[in-house]
Amino acid sequence: MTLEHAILGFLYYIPLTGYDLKKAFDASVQHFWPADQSQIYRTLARLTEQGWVEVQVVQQENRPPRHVYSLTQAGREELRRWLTTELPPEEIRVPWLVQVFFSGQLSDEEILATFERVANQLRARLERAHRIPEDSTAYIEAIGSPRESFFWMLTLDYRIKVMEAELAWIEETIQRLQHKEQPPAEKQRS
Amino acid sequence: MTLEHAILGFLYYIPLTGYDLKKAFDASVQHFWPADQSQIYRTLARLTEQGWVEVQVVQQENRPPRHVYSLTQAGREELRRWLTTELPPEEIRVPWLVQVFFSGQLSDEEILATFERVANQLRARLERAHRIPEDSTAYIEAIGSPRESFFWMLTLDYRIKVMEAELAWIEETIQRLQHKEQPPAEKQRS
DNA sequence: TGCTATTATATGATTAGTCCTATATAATAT
DNA sequence: ATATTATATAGGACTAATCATATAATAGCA
Repeated sequence: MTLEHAILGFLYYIPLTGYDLKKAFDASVQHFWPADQSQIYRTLARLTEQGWVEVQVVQQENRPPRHVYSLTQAGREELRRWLTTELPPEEIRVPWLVQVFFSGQLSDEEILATFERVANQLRARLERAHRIPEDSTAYIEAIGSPRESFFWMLTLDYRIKVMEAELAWIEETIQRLQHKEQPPAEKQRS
Repeated sequence: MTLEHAILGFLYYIPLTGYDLKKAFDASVQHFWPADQSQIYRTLARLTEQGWVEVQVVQQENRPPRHVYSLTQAGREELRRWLTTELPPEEIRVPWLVQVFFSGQLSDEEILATFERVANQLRARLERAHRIPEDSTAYIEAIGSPRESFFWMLTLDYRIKVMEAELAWIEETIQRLQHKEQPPAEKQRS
């Protein structure tokens, strides 16, 4: 399970609470592995049962107590094992391609609108990706070494390059559709 | 829900059974929207309750009876509505990027092995994608018009182009790592 | 002769994840 | 003065999907 190991990954740097972990996810891996707050807490409970992490409860004045989780030796070994393991084939699910697949029954204008919507969503996502370094540089430097920062930045570079390729294809396809490369509808159903 | 609407999409062409639908999914949209057999049957039951499809049970000699589903008028309208609707932002989950993100603690050789594994999975997937047209041309032509085939082929073209971009980035990154662009590990933990 | 694949539908159990809500205090913003 | 945000944990309900299994006849293969 990826969330389990992502949590182990963060705890390898430094002990953290569920609350800290949620912020760490949002500031760094959210764009390719978002994590729900309640699921982080439930997963921490499971990791504790499994003996991969251990808790220390720290009381605070006028604040809820912090449950600080840290890696055990077994947790460090499990993390290492997972990091060097071949993962099951990636699951690809692209709902807008389902729209495209069945869009032959729509008018050319409606189909173009679909592609424009997808292009706009992608542009917004790309912009957000470009702003990630500014937003989390401090965070990254506080926790990671230069070597670790390098790989953090690699993941962002990958996502940006792939999204640029996606957007390029979509923009090219919009051109093709505007030049009416698609066969016309034959007869009306519905 | 995407599976619901993908089923409506197939039934728009022609009435089908759950068994037929499973084959249709596997031959066409599986590479961006795989569908589990049991989930198809459960979804058909739900679609019937909702009044978007209706069943006709056809008895056979020495075979289980076929439950043939066809679109109702409400189903046709729902499909059209969904095809022209903006979808919620796509969910991106890339487990191997989580490996890369936390791989600073591994040796350079181990990291290269990670990228090689991902590259090989992608190459296999690309090969399979290239074989899709041969495998399902007959299928596509039997059901769809030239206009519909055009959009079927568009979805495949998209996935191939994106996978090629992914593979290009990964191969480039392997080069960078072989030239030791990554900062070295500072001190050993664990 | 026995094994597997094909046709056809369906249920049970489980998993990974989302969304909503509860609780409680302090600080900040409008 | 009031509302929102930040800090901090956690449970309930639900959803989409997977995996395994059951049933039952026929056809093809080794």
